[in-house]
Amino acid sequence: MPPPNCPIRRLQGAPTACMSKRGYHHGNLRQALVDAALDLIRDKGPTGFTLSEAAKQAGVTPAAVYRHFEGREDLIAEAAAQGYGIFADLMEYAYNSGQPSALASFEATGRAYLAFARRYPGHYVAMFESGISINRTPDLARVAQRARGVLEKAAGDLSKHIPAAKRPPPQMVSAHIWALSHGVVELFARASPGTTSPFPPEDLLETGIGIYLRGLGLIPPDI
Amino acid sequence: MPPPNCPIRRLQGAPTACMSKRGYHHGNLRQALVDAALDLIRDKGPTGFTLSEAAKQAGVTPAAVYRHFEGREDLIAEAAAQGYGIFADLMEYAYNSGQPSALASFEATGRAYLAFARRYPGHYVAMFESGISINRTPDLARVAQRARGVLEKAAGDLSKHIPAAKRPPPQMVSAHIWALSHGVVELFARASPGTTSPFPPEDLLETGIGIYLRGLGLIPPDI
DNA sequence: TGTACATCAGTGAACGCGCGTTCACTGATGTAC
DNA sequence: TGTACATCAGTGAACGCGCGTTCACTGATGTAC
Repeated sequence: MPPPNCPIRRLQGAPTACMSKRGYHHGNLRQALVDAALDLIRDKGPTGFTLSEAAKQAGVTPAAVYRHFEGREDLIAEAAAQGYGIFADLMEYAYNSGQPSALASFEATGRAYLAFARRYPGHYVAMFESGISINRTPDLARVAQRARGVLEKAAGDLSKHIPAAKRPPPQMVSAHIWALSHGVVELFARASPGTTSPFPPEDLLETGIGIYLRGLGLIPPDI
Repeated sequence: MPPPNCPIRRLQGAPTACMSKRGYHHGNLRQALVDAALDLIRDKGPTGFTLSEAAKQAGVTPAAVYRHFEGREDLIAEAAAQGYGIFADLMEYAYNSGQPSALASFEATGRAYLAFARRYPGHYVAMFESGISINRTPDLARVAQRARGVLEKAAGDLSKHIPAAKRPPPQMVSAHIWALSHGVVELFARASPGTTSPFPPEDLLETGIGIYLRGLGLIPPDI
């Protein structure tokens, strides 16, 4: 493909027309590589993902990747970081949508967790199953902390409605919900184990959180 | 190493002295390979595991593996199957140790889940993170179903103590506990994410299940 | 407006590597006589 | 007890493959004049 390689690149996923972004040959190769990586991670798991294939999917030689990333790991880390960013935004939006009710905010963040896992499966896997350490870069640590912070804030608000004597630490409440949500996603929201889920994951999470909140005395026992 | 390769093998992990098991050159290569695979899966994750390295660790040529397994996947599947067997045994033992109290049995199975993940990390990863389908072989499906059955039985016993009107299906209760346990293991019982867990995983699971059971009305609200 | 130049994103060939798998073989084992 | 033989667990060499990474290069781009 010697002379006109531009149309080919456009076909293979460059988000805009050729040279739309000024100063770049490809358009925006950096983001195109992240997007390709996310698709591959979603489809083949973090271990099935290869730098070479991501480059190919972006219409580019593997060597070109090194103009934008230090290597394979660095590309995965960027995908995870973008995921944490979206995740934190989503959680924040859910939190705000439930205000001023602490209970509504908390339930909304729980639902947002599952919604994120569903809508951004590539990001989710890159974040939680790729083995990337959250402390890999300060940038990644910061954005991950922001996501965790939203859930902890929601749990903190909620705690104020519990008599101080029987109130668990807010961090513990958020850890419980995070664990329950993650478990539901891993075990029941993926088709991978080959088993069919006995219930829709959304229902499972909704009822699980409901029973848990009843246990905290935040929902009347007979509803 | 032409003439005496026997001592070498003993060093590299043959469980007993040379030729202790009659009829085998190695001793018991099949199990030695499974053990090596479990070690590697524990240390490097399911994707870092290679057939060649498992063979090497067992003191044997990669080609020898094919005398006992169909290939790499088959070896992982056997490791997972052995894990499900141990897991089911442990859960059953925990269930029985709590009898005749349905509540004690249920709580014991929850604790057994975490204990298994701690004591058999290689098996745990092979079972839940290797991507092996549970329906890969009838044998694997059966032993996995046995493990799931114990938890569902414990949940079923418990359900009988809840007024029928507000009683969730036992399968849902067991799914909640399975998800919570799995989430705690994945997020807080592994060092991998680089974060330090805010609470000991055992406490997290114990309190989480406690609050949940209170929500089901099975524990008085003020304890 | 047109020309000369510096930049640097992407090329393409090459590398060494370890992987999973195959194959004809070898030699220690247990068995039959 | 000793010898001849069949079995089959493990060998070692070879395969084709795709991987991540490197390197000198090229040629389209934006800029200075």
